[in-house]
Amino acid sequence: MPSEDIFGSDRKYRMTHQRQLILEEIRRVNTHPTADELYEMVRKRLPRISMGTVYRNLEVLSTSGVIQKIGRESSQMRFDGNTKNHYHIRCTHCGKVEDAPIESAENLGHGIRDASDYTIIGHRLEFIGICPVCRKKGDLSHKKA
Amino acid sequence: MPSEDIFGSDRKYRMTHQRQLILEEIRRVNTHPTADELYEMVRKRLPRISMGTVYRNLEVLSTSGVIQKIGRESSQMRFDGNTKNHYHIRCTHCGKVEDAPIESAENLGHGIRDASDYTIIGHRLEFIGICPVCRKKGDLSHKKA
DNA sequence: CTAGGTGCAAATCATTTGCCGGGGC
DNA sequence: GCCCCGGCAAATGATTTGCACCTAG
Repeated sequence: MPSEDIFGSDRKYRMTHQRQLILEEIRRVNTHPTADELYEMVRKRLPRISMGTVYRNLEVLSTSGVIQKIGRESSQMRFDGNTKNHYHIRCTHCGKVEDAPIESAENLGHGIRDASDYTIIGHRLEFIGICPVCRKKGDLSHKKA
Repeated sequence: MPSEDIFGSDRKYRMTHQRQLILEEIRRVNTHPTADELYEMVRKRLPRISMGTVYRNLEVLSTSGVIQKIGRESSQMRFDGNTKNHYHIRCTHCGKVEDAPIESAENLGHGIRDASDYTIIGHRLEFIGICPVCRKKGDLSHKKA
């Protein structure tokens, strides 16, 4: 596969060799690898690549929308004294988490129970948005939590 | 509030003073605090408490189902070369993440758009279950990723 | 007496960043 | 020349753990 033109008009980034290899590996598998798994995968083809490069490129690729991040919405765990099933809504700007004003839907899992070979225990649904405070402030500063 | 009998028949754990204070604070607010926010909150009432104690008790309380963890399904970020909207399913035992065989539902956000004062950007839905491999193995070893 | 609990400090783990030399345009 | 880049190692930040003592049952 030749070096792809994934950045299109965005001339900010170039498709470098390291970046290309990381992208190839991530596309080759469907295991949703972690950064260090990718590091090991790419290292087989480019032994001197460093973790820093892997992380930096994963950041560039996901920011550019070429790949997607899964999990870890924020760096810190949060805790909730309410153990009833309910959903949350998280502000992309300030990182605040509030309860979502919507009922928990048990039936969300129904469709997948037939389609999947997993034993379904439950589901987590989280809405992503901008809270009124940040919207009002026009707060475009980088997310904190 | 007197020391609660939250552990019921589970005599493994006692309701200690620190544990009680942590629980009171977490229940007092609806901000879904992080561990260090709770540490600061509890420290106002018990200045010599340590972060280690806070983390240990949050673990006990959430394991016992008295409180709930939000966010951070796993310690590591995962990456996906498929940027189409799709959901994932995560195995509680081995931590593996696969694509969920179910369509992404745009309308999930509809109800909340009216009910919430957030500007809704999107949602994340993740199913939790046990993968066939772990089920077959009867693998009850602790989750890895 | 035993097992759980605590404060404290050190360790761990994932991720980020500073430095610095190198190459593309 | 300017800016992106990559390797390397050091720094950071959240969380976990080892240790020594303490206390309830």
